[in-house]
Amino acid sequence: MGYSIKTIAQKTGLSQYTLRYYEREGVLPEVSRDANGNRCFHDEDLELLSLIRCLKDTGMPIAEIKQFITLSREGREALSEQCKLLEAHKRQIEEKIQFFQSFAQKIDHKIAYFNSLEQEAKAEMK
Amino acid sequence: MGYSIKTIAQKTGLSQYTLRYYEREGVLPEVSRDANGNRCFHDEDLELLSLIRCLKDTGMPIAEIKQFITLSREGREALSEQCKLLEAHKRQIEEKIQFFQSFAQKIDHKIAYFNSLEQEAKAEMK
DNA sequence: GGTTGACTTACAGTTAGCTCTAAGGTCTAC
DNA sequence: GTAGACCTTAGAGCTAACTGTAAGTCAACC
Repeated sequence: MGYSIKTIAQKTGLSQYTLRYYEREGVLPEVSRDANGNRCFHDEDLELLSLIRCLKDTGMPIAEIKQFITLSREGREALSEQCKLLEAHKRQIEEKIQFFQSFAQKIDHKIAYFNSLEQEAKAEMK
Repeated sequence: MGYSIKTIAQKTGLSQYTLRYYEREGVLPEVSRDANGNRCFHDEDLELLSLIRCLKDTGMPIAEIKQFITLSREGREALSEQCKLLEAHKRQIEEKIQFFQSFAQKIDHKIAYFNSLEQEAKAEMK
């Protein structure tokens, strides 16, 4: 009835340490427990974890994710604020994409330049 | 007659601390000094710093940048290895772009979902 | 000639985000 | 009934990448 921390670690790719840390820090809302006091994750937790990963891996700091999650507990009154947070983050992701694309180009030019130097060096060897 | 560390900090947006740290760590090759022992940056340093920033901001760890810079000092023999490093990194950037794009989409869906919840809530208010 | 300001070094401190250890509880299988 | 696998908490430790401090050098101005 529900997933153990081990299972969730496997399913999410996060370590058990990290999962406990997230709960401690309020990044993940309190996970329910079984009769022995062991964590008992549910599908909603999995879903939330997937969103958390998405936010984290796109560069949102833990503290901000926590803020977002805290808003979740406030129900419908907080929805518009949550939306604002997500929208602001999405703009940041888009900026990063632009940034990365221009950097990929720059690196491309560097590679081309290095290759030309290499050709030159080979020509001199003859 | 070369730029002071303060000027370079302004030009690059990196702090003086960071610039010294980079030199100490070998991320930036040794900077030449004036008669008083003060750092005296040149345009080549600026150019290299621009590449370093590009690598760092696209997620290359300091240690790897150092490796790349160390190769620079080995001259033409190291060119192909440098190219390999850059090409590998470029692939990583491209993966990240893909990843970010899919995450941006996911966040979009979430925003749409939240908006629909909000509309619902408003409808109930009437 | 004293103070101000920019620089130097060596090294200690900070932050985020984990990651690990120690000490212990509980269940299952032999 | 004990070994092993699983879990728990509290709290210490780690890594990367800075960031700050202390003590000192040097040149320029009043």
